[in-house]
Amino acid sequence: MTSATNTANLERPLRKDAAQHRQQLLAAAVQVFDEQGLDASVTEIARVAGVGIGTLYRRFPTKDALIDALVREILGATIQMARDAVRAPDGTGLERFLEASSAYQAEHAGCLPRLWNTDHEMVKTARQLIAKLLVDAKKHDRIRHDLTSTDLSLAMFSLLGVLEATLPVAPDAWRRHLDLLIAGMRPAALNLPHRALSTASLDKVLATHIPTVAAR
Amino acid sequence: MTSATNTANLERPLRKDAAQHRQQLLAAAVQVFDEQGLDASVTEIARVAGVGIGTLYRRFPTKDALIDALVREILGATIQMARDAVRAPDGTGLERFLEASSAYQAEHAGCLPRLWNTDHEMVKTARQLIAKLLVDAKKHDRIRHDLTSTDLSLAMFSLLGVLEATLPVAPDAWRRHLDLLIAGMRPAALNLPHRALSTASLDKVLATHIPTVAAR
DNA sequence: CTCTATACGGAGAGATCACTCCGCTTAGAC
DNA sequence: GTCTAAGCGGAGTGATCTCTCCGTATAGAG
Repeated sequence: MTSATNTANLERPLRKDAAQHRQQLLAAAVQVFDEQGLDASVTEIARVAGVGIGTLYRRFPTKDALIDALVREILGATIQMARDAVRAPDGTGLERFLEASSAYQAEHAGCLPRLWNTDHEMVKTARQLIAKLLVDAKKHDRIRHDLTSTDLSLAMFSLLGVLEATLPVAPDAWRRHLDLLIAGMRPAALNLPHRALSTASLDKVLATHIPTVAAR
Repeated sequence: MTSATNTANLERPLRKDAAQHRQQLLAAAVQVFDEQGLDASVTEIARVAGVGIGTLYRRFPTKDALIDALVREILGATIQMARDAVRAPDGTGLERFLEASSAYQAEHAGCLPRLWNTDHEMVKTARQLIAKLLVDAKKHDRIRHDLTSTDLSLAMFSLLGVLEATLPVAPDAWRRHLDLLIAGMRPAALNLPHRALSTASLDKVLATHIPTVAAR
């Protein structure tokens, strides 16, 4: 499964012009998906990038592959933010991470529906780091002890819902919603009434979530 | 704007067979949109309903009109649940409503992305009722006083995000997330750090939210 | 400068979709 | 039973999308 056409693989270095076109295409895709959603046509992306469709398809064998490359970029940045947050000494890492990653996602909203959808190793890595952040936050009593890491996954879907709805008009509205979520995560006398989602179920959720483009 | 082809208008009573086909089409649409999302083809809906495409298009002049009819059904039910909740005497109306309407939406998930998107009178009505529920809940000190009704709108987008992600695999996961949201809504010493969305902005959000199908 | 592997553009193939049109059928009033 | 307004089915239209193919252009090694 460690296939080709991924990120900056060292399979064979691209010719200089080709490498530049690749970057132009990625940038154009971010912009176009952001403005029009994942249903935007590849023709439009090529136009914005200033290259032909043929060029796009040599670089990314399929529209999905292009989206996938973008998703990898976002996941990579997210993982980096989680790593940084782990180093926070006072148990605030989780909160910092949620704020930072949401802010980043707000600026790369185009392909968010696909973010957690794929079976990348990266998703697992991200989830493990987030779980670590949660443990640490509990240790410092900043987060209620009956909160699970699956709850955090749900919280990210939740933020995604808010982002998708509000982003074009109120680009900061998600911050207020995150306030509310974190308020709910604080330690409290009463436990949350319902049982948390099992990690097995969550795995299935992530494997299923929104086919949108895939089914063509 | 009080146009034709709406719900059970009394413009001219439909012929008996036609009325029945209309119901079959609505039921089929619920099922198909639920399984395949709003991108499902109208041909498929007609097939499931057991009628021809022509029949579908005489009853609903456009795919959008069909979706709209479904949205009206959901909104109607939602408004009814809000009305019921207003009658709760102990300030628990808001919580009851959130639980009941989410449960209902979980069973009509197909066209949720369009739920709050349209400019119906019904949306305004629903929002007014929800605002009333909020006031009442604050009066009984069940909900923090710095929570606004726009926060509740964000919470509904949030639930929608969770529903869309989890529904097929974990049909009850939203309950746990609602627990978390409500925990955050409870009175607390500290105010939420960020300012709430203004109602004017929220209006724009609702007017913009996800074109998905409209733009064809 | 030469030469070739690599890259480029974009017309067009093939699918799929929403929607229309029209000849046939039928509910239901009389 | 008759008659007709209302309803029906589904082939066909035109738009749009992803992806392919191939003649042309060029980077860059020798």
